[in-house]
Amino acid sequence: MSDAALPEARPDLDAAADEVERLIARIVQLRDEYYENNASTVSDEDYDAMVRRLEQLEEQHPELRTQDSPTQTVGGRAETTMFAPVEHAERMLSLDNVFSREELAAWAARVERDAGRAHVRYLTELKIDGLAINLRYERGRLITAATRGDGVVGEDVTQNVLSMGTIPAQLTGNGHPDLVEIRGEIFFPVAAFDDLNARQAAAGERVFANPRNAASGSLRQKEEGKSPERLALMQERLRLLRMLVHGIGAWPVRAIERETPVTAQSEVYELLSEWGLPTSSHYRVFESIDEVAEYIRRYGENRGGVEHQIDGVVVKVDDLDLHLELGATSRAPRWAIAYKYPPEEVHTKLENIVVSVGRTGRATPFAVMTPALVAGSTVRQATLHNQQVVKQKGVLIGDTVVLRKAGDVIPEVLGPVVELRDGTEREFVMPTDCPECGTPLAPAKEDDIDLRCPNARSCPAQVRGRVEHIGSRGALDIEALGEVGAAALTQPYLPEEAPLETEAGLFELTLDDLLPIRVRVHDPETGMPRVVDGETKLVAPYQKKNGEPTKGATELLANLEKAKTQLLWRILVALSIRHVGPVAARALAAHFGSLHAIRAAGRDELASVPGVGPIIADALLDWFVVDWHQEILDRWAAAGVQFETPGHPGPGAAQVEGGILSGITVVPTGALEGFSREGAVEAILAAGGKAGNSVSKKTDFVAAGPGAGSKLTKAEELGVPILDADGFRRLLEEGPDAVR
DNA sequence: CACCCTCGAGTTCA
DNA sequence: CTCGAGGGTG
Repeated sequence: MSDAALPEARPDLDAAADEVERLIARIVQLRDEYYENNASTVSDEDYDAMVRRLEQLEEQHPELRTQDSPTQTVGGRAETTMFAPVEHAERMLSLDNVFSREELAAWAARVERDAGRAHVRYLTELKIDGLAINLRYERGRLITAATRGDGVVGEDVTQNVLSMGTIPAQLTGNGHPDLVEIRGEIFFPVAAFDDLNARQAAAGERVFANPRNAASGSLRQKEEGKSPERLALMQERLRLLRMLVHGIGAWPVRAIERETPVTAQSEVYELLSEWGLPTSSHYRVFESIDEVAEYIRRYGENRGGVEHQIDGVVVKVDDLDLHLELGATSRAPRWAIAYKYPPEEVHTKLENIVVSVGRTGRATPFAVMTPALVAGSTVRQATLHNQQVVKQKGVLIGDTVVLRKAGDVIPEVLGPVVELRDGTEREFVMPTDCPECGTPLAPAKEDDIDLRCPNARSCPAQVRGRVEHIGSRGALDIEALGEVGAAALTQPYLPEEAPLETEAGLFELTLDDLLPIRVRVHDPETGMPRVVDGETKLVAPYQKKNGEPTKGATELLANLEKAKTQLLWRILVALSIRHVGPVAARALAAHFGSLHAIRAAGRDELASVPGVGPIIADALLDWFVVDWHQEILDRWAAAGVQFETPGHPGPGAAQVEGGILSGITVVPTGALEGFSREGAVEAILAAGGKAGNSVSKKTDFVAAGPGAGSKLTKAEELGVPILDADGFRRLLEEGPDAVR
């Protein structure tokens, strides 16, 4: 179970929330003072600085932005409103926010205490990321539609709201009260958003940053002075807007109870719906706050699928009697709360761009950022791929950048927030030398974008990377040989304690080599070596205090022993030959049956293997002639590593064709019950099929389990048949015709 | 030669 | 997931 959607403690956010609250209070106070006396106790500069600081905090923590923040209500002191002011009959309150399950529980505990009841029923609805609107109906007729403004006075947008075509000018049914205010949210449907921007750009109009801005911009348009074409565009945009209503303002609930049998918030929605107003179908009623929390958690794992952007879930006490009993503070009702999900896109500071060197020597720049919470986890790094991408994205060191998680997993820097630049930012310069060993970087081939460190044999980053790669699941799958183990073996604190100069000695390791190794202790927060009293902290990972070897040490040696008899293709992958990954390695192993045969083969024979072309053939030939590569083979062989597939008939032997899935490509995705990721691939190959990584029109089947993401979507788009775990099992046993 | 598809590599966090 | 680049096809 993942608690990703319900982070437990967020001290930085709490601090920011406090500051935001203080700033808003101060700014509102100064603004009111200014309006009333036309004079102020602070300079314009100080006032502007406060507003800017508030804007900055809201940029960094979009979840703290409220609609009545001074940054959202139109502007500074000298601004005039474009639209006529409308006073709301009843103040439009905002909602208090909670950010965790604990805070939600604390809110509910207070509600239940104040209500004097152990059992309170709650209603949840999706929190629409749009514009709060107040519809004033008198005897069933729409009088005004107004934005929230500062909560007391908003802007009159009645004409534009009527142009939307979905808000009734006259309520249906009868027996409408003399005055009623309906509260709701206007939003721009996400599905139409990209189209809108394309059309806006084509027409030379502004492009919107997000659907929320599009809604706001569309609603605040004025007809005057527009050419017929632009008028048509404006009308079109208004027609795309949608509204969902979620409550009643003026007209006390008691009155509703008197005139209609409405006693709960959920019944209010039925009533509003009967009146012809658009209500959301996404509300639910729960009997306890625990059920609510569980719903929020589950929904958070898979938001979307709704026509509007959501930034959280609103929880309301369902019983209207309790609304009156609980009342409201000056800002927000006590009977409702907004649970805010961590935003999927955040702004954070790009502190630096650092270059790392991988096992192949490729130098990859990556972004080091102020840690930021995005889509449920804290991110501090993201790859920038190469210098060209850095340039394309246009980010400078020191920029505030937009950060998201591609596919909700991989952090990605989208680009800079140019408006927040202050001139201190500097451009990233790709280093000319390897940051790990100082060797000048060079492209492997002319015109290659990627720069590489040519010092493959001794560059510490490359040796460490290769050793780690050998242990990885896709290669020899050696438990206890991961990132930390590889670093300990190749780069311990004292270089003379390093048992490995290159991977050649890996299978010769003994307990005596491991015991003396000591490594620096790294701080998990900063990633820097920990220093206590001026001394670098060290730890011996393979030796206990009493001198005995640790479990890690004995495990490592035992697993190395087992790895010697791994399948040939895995050994090939472990050698880190350029372009030879699991697929090419499998093809080579199946065709040749032994490393000896591969090495004896000429360029043409290598390139004749399906999936292997001239470039991979050359990479193989080039690899074998390097003397220290030869040393790896010799020493591994002497240590007992098996370089052949027992019983293989020899190079070029007719491949056993056939199998039930012969000629069929299957792409596994998500968690298939009864199969590991590897296991599913193996099963497909064993049945004679091809296991794909990406879905295309050449894919015959997608086997999808729970948690499947974009591949499933792609399969649906392309009309590729989708199988669940049972269907997949039948496919493996009975062949494609059984499931088609 | 242009295209589409696939593979390899690097990468993040819990 | 994304980018770059190899392999294969039309």
